Amino acid sequence: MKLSSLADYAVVLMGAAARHCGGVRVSAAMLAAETGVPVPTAQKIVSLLTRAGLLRSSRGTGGGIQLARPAAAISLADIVEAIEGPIAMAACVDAGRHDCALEGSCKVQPHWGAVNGAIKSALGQVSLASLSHDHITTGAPA
Amino acid sequence: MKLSSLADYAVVLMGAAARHCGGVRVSAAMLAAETGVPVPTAQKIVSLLTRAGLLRSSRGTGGGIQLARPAAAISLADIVEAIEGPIAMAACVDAGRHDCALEGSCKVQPHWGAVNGAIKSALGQVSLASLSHDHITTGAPA
DNA sequence: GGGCAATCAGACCGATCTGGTCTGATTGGA
DNA sequence: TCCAATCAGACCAGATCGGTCTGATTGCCC
Ligand code: SF4
Ligand code: SF4
Repeated sequence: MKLSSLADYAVVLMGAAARHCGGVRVSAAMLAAETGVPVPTAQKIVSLLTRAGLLRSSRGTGGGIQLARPAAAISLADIVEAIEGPIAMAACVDAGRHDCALEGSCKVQPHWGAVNGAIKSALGQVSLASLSHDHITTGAPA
Repeated sequence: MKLSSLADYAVVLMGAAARHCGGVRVSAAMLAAETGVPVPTAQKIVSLLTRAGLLRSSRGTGGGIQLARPAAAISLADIVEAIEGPIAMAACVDAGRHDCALEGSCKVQPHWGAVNGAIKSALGQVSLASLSHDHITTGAPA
């Protein structure tokens, strides 16, 4: 029940990128130096984020990355899903996935849907824009 | 962003145990046979749950386990924390834990508290009693 | 009172995944 | 044309998880 370090760093990097949104493209190395994340790790995260469609990247000299969407349209859920894959607490919430041998006899299976939806919603209501504010915006339901 | 199989199985086992609440003590093997979880794994989970104080166990012939508290007083958060440790999305939400090198310069750190609380709350509002019902009770906020 | 069977409890090991580093492909500028 | 800068993907060590096994403890039965 904890998200991976990669995902955590991804949030930090995206937050830093959001502050440079109006400016020019920034390189992954710049973001790494700004946040303290190791440079190679930052490159890998940027790669994943770009592949997921959250960032727009340009290679070559003077290249860099920038947000593919406005900061207000990117949520924590998007970032987490980009790094860790779909948000699915149990193995049976994702339709089409049937990796659990207990399906059919499992009594709690139908309940996971609601719980999973609640968590996904909690993460979806926190946008990058709210992360840029210094004060705490209770973007998530209490 | 997914919980471990052990925690998932723990929820299933606790749900099965809750149905036997009014009866006699049940053995871990019985619950395993009833749910389909491998027997040794079920024993391990029962062990962890007992150590966490969610179950009351008795050794010896005729021994077994029973809920330490009413089913309505046990939530998903309790079970998950018993298996996976404290619910802390990032490394900096738990007061006293300072394992992250980015603390101090990290801009998103103060926001994790609200998110973490929201998720913990979502899991805390689902009780074992609601899991025993067949119909879906939206015990979690939409 | 002694032996036995049943049960929980903890230690051990293999497998999977994560986290991190490295090298290569690509692009723009000098 | 060459070079420097940057992203992109492959590679490997470490940690954690999942599962199995054996041992300690208790109550029952003889
Ligand atoms: S079927 Fe039951 S045990 Fe299997 S993943 Fe779903 S909730 Fe968990
Ligand atoms: S300080 Fe920042 S990077 Fe470190 S755990 Fe907290 S949120 Fe994540």
